[in-house]
Amino acid sequence: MEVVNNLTLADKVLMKFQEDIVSGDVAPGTKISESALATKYGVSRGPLREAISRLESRGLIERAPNVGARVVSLSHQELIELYQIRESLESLACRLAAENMSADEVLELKALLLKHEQDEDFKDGTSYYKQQGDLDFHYCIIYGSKNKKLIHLLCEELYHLILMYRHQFSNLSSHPQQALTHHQRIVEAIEDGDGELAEILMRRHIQQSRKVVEAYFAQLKTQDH
Amino acid sequence: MEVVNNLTLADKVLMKFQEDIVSGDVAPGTKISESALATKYGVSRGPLREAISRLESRGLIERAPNVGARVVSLSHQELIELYQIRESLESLACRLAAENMSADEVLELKALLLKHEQDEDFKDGTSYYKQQGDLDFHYCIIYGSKNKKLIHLLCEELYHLILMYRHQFSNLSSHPQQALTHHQRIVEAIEDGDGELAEILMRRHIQQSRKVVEAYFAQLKTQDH
DNA sequence: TAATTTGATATTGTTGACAATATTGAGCTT
DNA sequence: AAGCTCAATATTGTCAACAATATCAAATTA
Repeated sequence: MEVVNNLTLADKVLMKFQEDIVSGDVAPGTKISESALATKYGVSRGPLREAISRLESRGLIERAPNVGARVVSLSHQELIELYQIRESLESLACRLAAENMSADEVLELKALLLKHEQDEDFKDGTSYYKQQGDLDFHYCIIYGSKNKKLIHLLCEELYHLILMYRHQFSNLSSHPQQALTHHQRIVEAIEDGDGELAEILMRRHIQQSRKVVEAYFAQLKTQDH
Repeated sequence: MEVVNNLTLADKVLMKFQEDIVSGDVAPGTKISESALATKYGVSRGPLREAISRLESRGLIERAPNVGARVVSLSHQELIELYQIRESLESLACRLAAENMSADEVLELKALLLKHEQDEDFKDGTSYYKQQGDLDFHYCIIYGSKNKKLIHLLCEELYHLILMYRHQFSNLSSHPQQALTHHQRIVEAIEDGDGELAEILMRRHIQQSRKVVEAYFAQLKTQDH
C-alpha cells in the first residue's frame, strides 16, 4: 500500500514510449521527432527529452548531437553481443540466486514452474503466455540474486532490448519442451543451493536461445539468395 | 582527425561534473541543488538536468521525484555487488579479447606491460601512475573484446563508479607486484588465444581486488570498536 | 514539552519562446 | 545531367518564467 503516485510527466512518457518501442509499434530505425512525439503524448519537449535521454541509456534509442534520435536497430552481430552479455550476467544472477534465495522464494519459483508444466498454453511456443511465463521465470531468478545493481542492469537496462527483438522473432521455433526441462533442472540446482551448477545450467540455457537467434539469421540469409 | 566539436553544453557539464564526483571533489552523499550547480557551471537548468539524468544512469547519482538528487554513496554490500558484476563482465571481456584481439593490439598490450615492469613508479602501489597504468591495462583488454555493448557497459557505466571508490581507497595496500604478475599471465593467455584461461585469470585478478576492498571494510569495523 | 498544523520559502517539474545547428531544395555552374 | 552554393525551412539546444511539490519554522494545541 506504499505505492506513491509520484510519477512525473517524464516518467509516464517514458513508460508509454518504451512500450511502443518494445512492442514494435514504433519500428527499429524510426527517426524520432521531438515536437511530433511531444504532441503525440501531450507533453512539452522538456519531459519528452528526458524520456528520450533515459531510453538512450537503456540502449533503445540512439542519439546524435544536433541531429536527432532514432529507435535503435541492432545488427546480427550486435544482437549476438547482447546475448553474450546476458549469458554472463544472468548466469551470475542464477548462481547468486542459488546462494541467496529464501525458502519461500524457492517455493514460489517451483509453483511458477508447476503452473508452466500443467498449463497447455505454455507448451505452445508462440503464445503470448509462453513468452510471459518464460519472462516471469527469468525475472524471478534475477530478483532472487538480491544484487540490486545486477537486478537493475538486467531488468531495466538490458531486458527491454532483448524483448524488443524477441517480439520480432515471435514466429521462431523456441523448443518449449526443452526450455521447460532446462528450467526444471535450474530450479533443482537452486533448491540444492548448488550455485556452481545453477550458473552453468543458466549459461547453457541462454546459449540455446542465442543459437535459435543465430539460426534465424542464417535462415534469413538463405532466403535472400 | 575526425574529432567533431559537436559537444553540447549538457555534454560539457556532464564531463566536468563527473570528474568532480569521481575525483572526490564532491563527496558521496552530497545533496545536489540544480540552480546552485547550474550557476557553478555557467549554464541554465536545462542542460544541467540532462547531465544529472545521464549521471543517474551511470549510477553516480540517485534521484527521487520532486525531492532532488544526491551523489551516490555505496554501502559495503553494494560495493561488493558491484565487484561481482565487474568480475563477470570483465572476465567475459578478457575471453573475447583472447579470441578477437589483432596481433598488433596484442603487441600494444605487451608494450604497455613492459612499460609497467620497467618504470619504478608503477611499483609504488599508491602512485597515481600505478593507478592509471592499471586502468590502461584493463581498458586495453576491454576494448580488445570488440563487443561494443560490453565496452560501453564497462567503460561508460560501471568503471566511473569503481574509480570513484578506488579514489577513496588510494591508501590501500594493492600488492603491485602481485598485480603485475597477474597482468603478465593474462597477457600470455591472450597471446596464446586461450580465451578460457584468460577468462579465469581475469576473474581471479578481480576477485583479488575485491578482497582488498573487503579487508579495508573489515579494518574499518575493528577501528570503530 | 512534544506533537501537529499551517503558512512561508525553496526546490523541482513543466512550459513556450528564442538561439544555434542541420536539412532541404531551388537555382546556378560546369 | 551532375555537382555545388546558398537561402529557406525544420529540428535540436538553451534559456528564463511559471506551476507544482516538498521543506522548514513559527505558531498552536494537547
